Amino acid sequence: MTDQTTLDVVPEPARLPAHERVYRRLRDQILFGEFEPGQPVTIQGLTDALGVGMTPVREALRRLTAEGALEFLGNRRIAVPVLNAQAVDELTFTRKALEPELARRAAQRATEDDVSQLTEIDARLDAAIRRGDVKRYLVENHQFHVDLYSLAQAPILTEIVDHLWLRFGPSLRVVCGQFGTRNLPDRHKDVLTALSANDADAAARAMEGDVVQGMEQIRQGLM
Amino acid sequence: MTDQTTLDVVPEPARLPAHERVYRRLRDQILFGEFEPGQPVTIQGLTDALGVGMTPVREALRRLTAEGALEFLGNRRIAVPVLNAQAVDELTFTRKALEPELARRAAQRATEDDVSQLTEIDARLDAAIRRGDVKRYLVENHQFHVDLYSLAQAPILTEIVDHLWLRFGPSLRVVCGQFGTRNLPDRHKDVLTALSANDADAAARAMEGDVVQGMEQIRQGLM
DNA sequence: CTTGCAGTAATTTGATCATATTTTGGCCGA
DNA sequence: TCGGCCAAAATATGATCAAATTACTGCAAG
Repeated sequence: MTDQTTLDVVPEPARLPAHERVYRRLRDQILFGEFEPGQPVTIQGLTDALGVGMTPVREALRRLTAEGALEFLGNRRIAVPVLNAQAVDELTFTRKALEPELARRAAQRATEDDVSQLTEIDARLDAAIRRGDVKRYLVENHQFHVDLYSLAQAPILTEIVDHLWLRFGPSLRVVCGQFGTRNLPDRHKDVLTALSANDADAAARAMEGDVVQGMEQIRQGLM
Repeated sequence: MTDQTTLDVVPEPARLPAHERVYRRLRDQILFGEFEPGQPVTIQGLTDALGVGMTPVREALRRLTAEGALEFLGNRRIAVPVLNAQAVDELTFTRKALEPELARRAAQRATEDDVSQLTEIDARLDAAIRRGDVKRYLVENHQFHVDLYSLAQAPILTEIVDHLWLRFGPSLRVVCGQFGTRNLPDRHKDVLTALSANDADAAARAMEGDVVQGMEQIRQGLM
């Protein structure tokens, strides 16, 4: 009896390789703000903490640094990068350039089922905001975008955008820690409307709004 | 007395770690078409060929796959991805979205020295085209863009674009192998003119032209 | 007598490799 | 064609070496 807790669409190997497990674990921790930006991490510390050899840890770290989620600080320390104004500017530009396009392509393919699935996620997201549950908000928000972009069937664009999220994710958490979830406007409703109408241009516009609003939040948080 | 052959701004460790050496070597080989797209590579094959342990090789491969330069083929093989029309489309979109912006920012900062340096590279590039030296053409072409983008002082954008180059680099080689270097129009002159005039908009336009032309070449090559 | 500092020792961390273990693909015979 | 065996490759660990950071100790100066 394998531990089939969730219904895996892809018949994932029951036992993922250690480096993959380590990668996913660290990625989620970075993405949802369980690592403070700047807080140093050591390879050996992780091998101890995760109870796994150093080779898988090294592989996961090498991958995460390649994706921009971590950064070598020269002096033998690895950490989540601390964003400065310049970095936020670059990330804003790139997100504005790519994510609306993903929304556009998703809108052309979205079925009713897809939209209702996304609507459910968005409802959970709203609930998390009302509850003040930051972690849950971050998780659902991320899931919303990931699921939406998967509709676009654009693997390269999606991968690039995934990596962008790894760069600003930690800061999103910091911002929420400062300001709470109260005044987090939810711009997803416009996106959903555009999707169900298969209106690609409207979807792109709505997504740009969401991106701008999110990055503005981060920009304000870092001063 | 340290071996200060070149004036290293960054005091690079005289002896690079093996995983870094392996990474750079493989990256260059991928970038300049010494690996056929689709041709499988094994970890053990590389450890034998490069005379180095498997841990550094694994790290380099993990990094390269994260950057999109390599791809796991499921059945225990790693290879340079073969681009299909869809992939070329996505790469074209992303390059058009990002590289003109880098050219724009470079134009705002380019000094006369910078321009003359780039002009030299472009001259060598032209020479390589006339000589029919494909490898050298690819190297100089890449160097031209890398040096140009480094002027933009936009580390994140630059890194993302670097990774894009890893994705289409191998196909560029294939195209040149098919059509030779004869009819490779050089759109870099417009870029250089715009740079020396510090005309950001013109630089962006010229770069878009270069991108479109290059990707069009690739698109034609894959059918 | 206290305090700062330099030089050294000890511990920590990173890098690499050799080896053991597990998984997978291919091949052969029924 | 199918099932099982074999070989090769990938995975993972722990040991070893090197480098660097940290901690410590003793000396000298205020």
